[in-house]
Amino acid sequence: MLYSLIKKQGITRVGMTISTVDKIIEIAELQVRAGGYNSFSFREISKEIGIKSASIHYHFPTKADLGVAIANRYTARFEEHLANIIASTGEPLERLEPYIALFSHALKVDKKMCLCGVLASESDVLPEALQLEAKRFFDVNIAWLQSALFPQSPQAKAQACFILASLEGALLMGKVMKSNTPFEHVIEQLRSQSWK
Amino acid sequence: MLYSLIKKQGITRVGMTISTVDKIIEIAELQVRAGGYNSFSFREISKEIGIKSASIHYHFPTKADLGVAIANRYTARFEEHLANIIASTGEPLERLEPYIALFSHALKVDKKMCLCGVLASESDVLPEALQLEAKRFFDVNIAWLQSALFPQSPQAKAQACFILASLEGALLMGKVMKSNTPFEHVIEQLRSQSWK
DNA sequence: ATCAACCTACCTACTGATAGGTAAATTGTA
DNA sequence: TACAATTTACCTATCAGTAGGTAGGTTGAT
Repeated sequence: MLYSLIKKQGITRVGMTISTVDKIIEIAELQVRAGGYNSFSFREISKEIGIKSASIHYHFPTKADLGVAIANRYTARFEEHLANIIASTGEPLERLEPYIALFSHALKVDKKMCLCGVLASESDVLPEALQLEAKRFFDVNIAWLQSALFPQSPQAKAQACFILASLEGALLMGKVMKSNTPFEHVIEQLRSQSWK
Repeated sequence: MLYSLIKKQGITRVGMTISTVDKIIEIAELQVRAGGYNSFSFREISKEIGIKSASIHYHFPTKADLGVAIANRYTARFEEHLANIIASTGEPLERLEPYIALFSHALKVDKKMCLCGVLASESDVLPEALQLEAKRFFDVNIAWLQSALFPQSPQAKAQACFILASLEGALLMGKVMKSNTPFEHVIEQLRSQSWK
């Protein structure tokens, strides 16, 4: 009862058992971020966890269901980080640096693309529910950047799109060029902008 | 004799027969740009052309070979466009607008991602030869932007990365959001930059 | 006794790839 | 010019492997 509550909420701490559902989503996320929706499989995930692929269908009836769950958790975590940035900063423009750090972490620590960046690039062939969930990540980010960084600016939305696009693109370039330099160049340019 | 020469060079005009090889690459490119490397198949291509999938193996022994051919043609065409921009402009900064138009065409006419943008985002799971070919697209673009737009600037490379990243990211956003607005916002910001 | 969370044992559909064959075009030689 | 040798561009048939998905059985905790 308590256990299942913990599992439903997905709470995991050091020493605490990670639920199968969380393991499935975690491994699936890494696989999607490495190679896209079509390159992750129930069999591959089941091997890494040590259960059978049929058992994954118990938790996620279809691949699309699991795909949506991955994107949903990813965006939810991102939203937590965004809220933390608001809570720990004063000046709006102070928030650019910790925002950049979220993407920097993906490239340098995870060494993976942004999940929704990958999904966006192959949007055409995704199940519709997953397309919508991927889109939501961008909606959330644009809305946050607008209000958190440029609350007064008439070009807030354009600037928000500009920042998000350049960071997603920078990840993309960093991955394929196997170098952090392009990403560094991009954030250097973002920092030196005269935002108004 | 003349015919095989035409085919080898891949020259195609109105009323001229398009070689099977060109048809294969053309259809494959569209499929990759829609859903990535793992979402195109020999069978799907063969159906659309009206030949058997085994026949595609005659022209391209492995899927990786075809993948490289697609990326190679894509970058070659891009390089032609880049050369045309140089030829038809005087001032370096005049070249930004026609460069943007190359990406605008992908989103608004093709309604597809940049081929190498898709490949970059799933770089980790690609055959190595294809990874390198995708990387080359970015090397070519960065080098061109540096010398064609900012021949004198000490931050030429950073600015080149910035432009390319923001345009790739803008395509990505345009696709998933099913809207041209994010792309428009990005190029509006690019235009209003005070490049030095 | 119930029920969540697995399991075994399948299925169908599709993947890239290979073997072996063929008609037609091309090429080299006499 | 004639003809044999070779090449091109396909074909049919089949392979092993993998994909997502399902029906029904087992296990273990409440």
